[in-house]
Amino acid sequence: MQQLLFDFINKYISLSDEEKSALIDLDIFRTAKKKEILLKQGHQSSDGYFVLKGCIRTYYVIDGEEKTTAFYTEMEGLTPHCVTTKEPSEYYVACVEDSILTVANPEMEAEMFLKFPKFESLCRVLSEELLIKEQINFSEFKTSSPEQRYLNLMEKRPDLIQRVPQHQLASYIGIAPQSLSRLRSRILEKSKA
Amino acid sequence: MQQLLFDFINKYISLSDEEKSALIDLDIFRTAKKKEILLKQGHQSSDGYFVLKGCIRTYYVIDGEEKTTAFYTEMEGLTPHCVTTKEPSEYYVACVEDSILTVANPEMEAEMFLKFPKFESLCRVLSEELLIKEQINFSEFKTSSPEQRYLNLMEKRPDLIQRVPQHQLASYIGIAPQSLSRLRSRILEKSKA
DNA sequence: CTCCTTAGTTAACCAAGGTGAACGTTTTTC
DNA sequence: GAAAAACGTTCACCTTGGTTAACTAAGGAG
Repeated sequence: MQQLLFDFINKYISLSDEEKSALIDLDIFRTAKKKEILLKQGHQSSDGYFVLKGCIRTYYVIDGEEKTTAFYTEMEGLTPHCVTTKEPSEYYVACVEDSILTVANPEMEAEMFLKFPKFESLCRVLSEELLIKEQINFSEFKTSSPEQRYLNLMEKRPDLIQRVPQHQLASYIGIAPQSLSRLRSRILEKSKA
Repeated sequence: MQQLLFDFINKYISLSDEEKSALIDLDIFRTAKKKEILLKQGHQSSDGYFVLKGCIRTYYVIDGEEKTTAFYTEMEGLTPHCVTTKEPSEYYVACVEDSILTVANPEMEAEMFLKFPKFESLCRVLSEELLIKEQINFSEFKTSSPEQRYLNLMEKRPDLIQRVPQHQLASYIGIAPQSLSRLRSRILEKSKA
C-alpha cells in the first residue's frame, strides 16, 4: 500500500531511503468505508486526501439536493477548500467506495518541505499539473452539451460510469437525474439505428 | 509598473533588494495591443503571462466559432497548457484590451528557483490558490443555470461585463450570443415588473 | 467620409433539459 | 425476511437554450 504511493511519486522524483522512511513516519495511511463522510459542510478541517485505492467525491447540498461536483480515484488528490481558507467547508467529502487514502495537513507538509525541499518542488509541479487538468476539464464542459459530456465521459473515464451511481453522475455532468436517464436511452436509440 | 508586481508579491512574501533586482534583471515586462494574439492554436510556446494591467483571454475555435473559456485581468496569471506539455496549443491567447504583462518561461523560473528557493515556495502557494479558485468556479458553473451564471457574474466580476464584448461573455457562461441577448432582456423585464 | 465588417437584437421554430409524479426495482436497515 | 428507503425509468408539460435569418447600430480601414 505504501508502495503505491512511492510508485506514484517515483514518476516525478526519486526518493532516498531516508526520505521514504520520513514519509512513512508521518503515519498518513487510513481506510474509509463506502458512504463514510470525511468532511461535512459547515465544518472545518485541515486534512487533505490522496486516493491510493477506491473513490471519493465532493458534493454540495443545494435546496436539499446533493450536487456532486468531483470524483477522485486512484492516484488523485483532493485538498478541500477549507484547508486553505480556514473557513467552514461549503461542501461534503464522502467515500463512494471502500477506500485506502493518505491524509495530510499543512503542518506536516511544512515540516517535510523544511527537511526535504524536494517535496515542495514536487507539490508545486503536481499542483500546476492539476490546475491545467482542471482548466481543460472546465473548458470542455463549457464548450459542450450534456450529451457530449456524457459521451466524453464514456470515453475518458469509463470506470466512473461503472462504479458511481447514476444520480451522482448526473450532477457531475450538470443535469438532473431524470434527464440523464432520458439522455441515455436517446443515445441507445441512436446506436441501434 | 514594476511596483505593481512587487506589491502583488508582497502580499505573500517579502523580497530583499537583491531578489527584487534579480526579478528586474529578467526583463520580463512587455506591452500588448488590443486584439493582439499572444499564442495561436496549433503553435507551441513556453511563455506564461501575468497581467499587470489590462485583460487577456483564452479561446478555442470550434467549427469556426470562437469559444472564450477564460479571462485574465489585473494580478491574474496564465500559463498556457502547451508550456507544460510541450505540445501544440489547443487554444488561442489574445488581448481583450491594451495590456501590460510580464512574460516568463520555465527556464527563467528554474533559474530563479535555484537561486532563491523562496520563489518556488511562492509559486506553489499561488498555484494551489489558483487551483482552489478554479475548482470553486467550476462547481458554481455546474450547479447553476446560464441565467444564474450571468447574475453571478454581474455581482462578482461586474468589470468584465463592462470591458468585454457580449459574444465573448456568452461562451464564457456557456451559451450562444443570441441566447445571452435574450437572457439579458428577460432579466430586464423581471427587474421592471 | 464611406464602405464593409463586426457586434448586438429580435423573432420563429425546434430540440433539449427541468419538474413533478407515478411506478417498478434494488438495496438498506432493523 | 419484511418494511422502508434509495435508485432508476418513464411520461406529460413547461421553460429555456440552439439555430437560422433578418435587421440595425457601431466600429475600423481605406
